[in-house]
Amino acid sequence: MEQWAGLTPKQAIELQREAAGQVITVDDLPDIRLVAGVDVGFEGRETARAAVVVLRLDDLEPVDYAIARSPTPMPYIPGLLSFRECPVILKALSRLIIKPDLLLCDGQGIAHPRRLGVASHTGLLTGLPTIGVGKSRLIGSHGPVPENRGEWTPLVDQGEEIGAVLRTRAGVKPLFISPGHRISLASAVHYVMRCTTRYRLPETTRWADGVASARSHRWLDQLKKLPRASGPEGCVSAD
DNA sequence: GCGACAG
DNA sequence: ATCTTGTCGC
Repeated sequence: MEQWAGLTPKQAIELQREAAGQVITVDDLPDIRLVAGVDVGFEGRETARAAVVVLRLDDLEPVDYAIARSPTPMPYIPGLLSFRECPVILKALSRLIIKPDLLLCDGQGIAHPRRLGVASHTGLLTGLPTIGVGKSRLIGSHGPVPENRGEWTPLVDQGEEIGAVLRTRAGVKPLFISPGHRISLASAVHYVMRCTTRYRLPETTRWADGVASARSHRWLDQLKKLPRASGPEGCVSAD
């Protein structure tokens, strides 16, 4: 995977075509008790930073988190996002003391030109069930999105239902949900709704965002109480 | 050739 | 993604 550095777009696309065949889009889920959200940010264009937070599905309270940094593999190219973000995502996931049963990723799952968005790729690389939660569309077309929270309309590409345009909150832009790996579209929508409260984004990604940009305090104060050795910066071992 | 284009 | 203040609306 570190061999991804220096990969040409053409080679990356070929790898996607080969790997896409291994993605599972039917439910192959364990008993889901812990869900996690991951977010990737950049510090300049040199360094990529990933933050993962594990929440109890029960009450959506955090039980663990981790942060990791690593060199940015390649620039952002639509369709090749996973090659830029997966390395640092895997690094952060490996640092978790408590592993999640399901992972929600920013971006698309199979709602991708070659059916291998960052969520699907992360699922294949880790073996974890994953869901793609995109804030905007990459590909596919869809009709009007229902107004009520929890309602959705299918996202279609070449006659194939690749995702759902979901209204997680009335009056605001919908989310683009798609199976990442080891989960069906119906279940993906179900779990995204279970992780969503009063905001547009699910709590998993809201926590990951908050931890990634350690500006606010609500996030950090809660995290200090977790069974980690030290505070936010403390979970970042020698990078 | 002309747009579209996750984060 | 990132650069950034105030501001419109429920």
